Amino acid sequence: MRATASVLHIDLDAFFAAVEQRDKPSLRGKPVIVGGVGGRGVVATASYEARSYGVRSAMSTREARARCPHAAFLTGRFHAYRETSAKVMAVLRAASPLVEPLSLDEAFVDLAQAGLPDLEVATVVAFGEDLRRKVAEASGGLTGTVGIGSSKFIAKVASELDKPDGLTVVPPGTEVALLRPMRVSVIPGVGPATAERLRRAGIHTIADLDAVGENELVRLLGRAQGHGLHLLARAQDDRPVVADREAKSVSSEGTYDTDLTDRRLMEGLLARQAAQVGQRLRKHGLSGRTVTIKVRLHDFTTLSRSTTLAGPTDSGPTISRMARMLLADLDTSGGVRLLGVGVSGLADWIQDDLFGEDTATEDDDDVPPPQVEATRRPYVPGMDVVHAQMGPGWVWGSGKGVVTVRFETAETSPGPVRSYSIEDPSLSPVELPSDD
DNA sequence: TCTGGGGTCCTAGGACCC
DNA sequence: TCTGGGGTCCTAGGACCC
Repeated sequence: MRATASVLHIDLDAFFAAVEQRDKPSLRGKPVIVGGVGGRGVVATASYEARSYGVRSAMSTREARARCPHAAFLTGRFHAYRETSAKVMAVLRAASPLVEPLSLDEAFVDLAQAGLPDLEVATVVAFGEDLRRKVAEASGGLTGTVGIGSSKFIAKVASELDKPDGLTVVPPGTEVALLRPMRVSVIPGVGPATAERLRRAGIHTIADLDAVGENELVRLLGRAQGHGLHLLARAQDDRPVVADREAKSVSSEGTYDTDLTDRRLMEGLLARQAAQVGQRLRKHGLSGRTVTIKVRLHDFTTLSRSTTLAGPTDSGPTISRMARMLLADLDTSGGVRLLGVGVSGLADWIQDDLFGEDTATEDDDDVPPPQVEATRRPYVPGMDVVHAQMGPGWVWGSGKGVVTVRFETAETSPGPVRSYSIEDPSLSPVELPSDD
């Protein structure tokens, strides 16, 4: 917790629905519901007009139709949302260099980096109001709600207090008094399951949370969450605003209107998802070693199976092959409502450190320590490295001299062989010897 | 015909290594 | 001749967020 109210949280109001109303004037002032329109769809965002009928995010579209039959039901236009989000984030980044997006419609802004003359309450409020004006201007009239406080937690809680189109600042020193009467569920990270556990222990408010000891919370909820909640109950939160957080996984999944029973069809759907995951990995210059499939059965039981490759891949056919293998181990005879595939353990060959750590330790006396660390992984778009060799032994990104790499995909086996100079920071090919 | 899709983080057990 | 801990990696599942 800082001594000043210098963390700002902004949340765009009913974002997806607001973009639709912006782009289609006939929808303005009317209930608009964006989400899945199929038999198993859920609501992503409801406009405030729709919320007055009791429609909420994550509600099934079926129920939303029952509550508000005359609403406009729309599937998302994510291109438009991403485009608008980018404009808003640009406004935030122009206001402060330190911006942490949480999603398309939410971000933290560090005001300590914004070059303000001071961080008095009046100053940050004026800044927040100005920011809201600029966001509306850049987004074609979208409103956002702002919260400002001495930590991420307080800023986020504050932004919930005056929705929509509002601003709340929590003056430093008043945090604990604000929090104490609030229900535990206002804390981000306390969802239905945690709230229920706490309720059973007689803990309803943040004051209750503060009254039980840290040991008791750890016993109830586990080490990380128990410790975290103990701190938050006292408004103790030192988490920094972090720009440019890197992706940890990429995935694609789908829920089908009728349960799947045909394995060939499932494999085909997985192949399509794998291709999409590969495409998105390549687009962002990423590849990953762990392939995971997700299978939701007819009774909503959710299974996952994963496997880790020797080297990273961004190839759709490879991901698909692994996914098919993982699916083969599962009994899907009762029917499958959801299938998905993802890649994690992401490596990144565009922004690797110039020189990695020397990994040799005193116990590693049988292997000579690497002298040079490669700066990027050898890369051919859509292909896997299946073998990399340098000098006397196998090498992966470290060593000295020239490394020979064989690539392949599912269809192209063996693929091209290329040699790279490992001192060359770009890892560009230096020659193309014949395959062996 | 209750219950999306894209993510993040945590836990727990087993393998394996020193 | 019975028995260590610590660390890391991997897998599966679950809670949670927007």
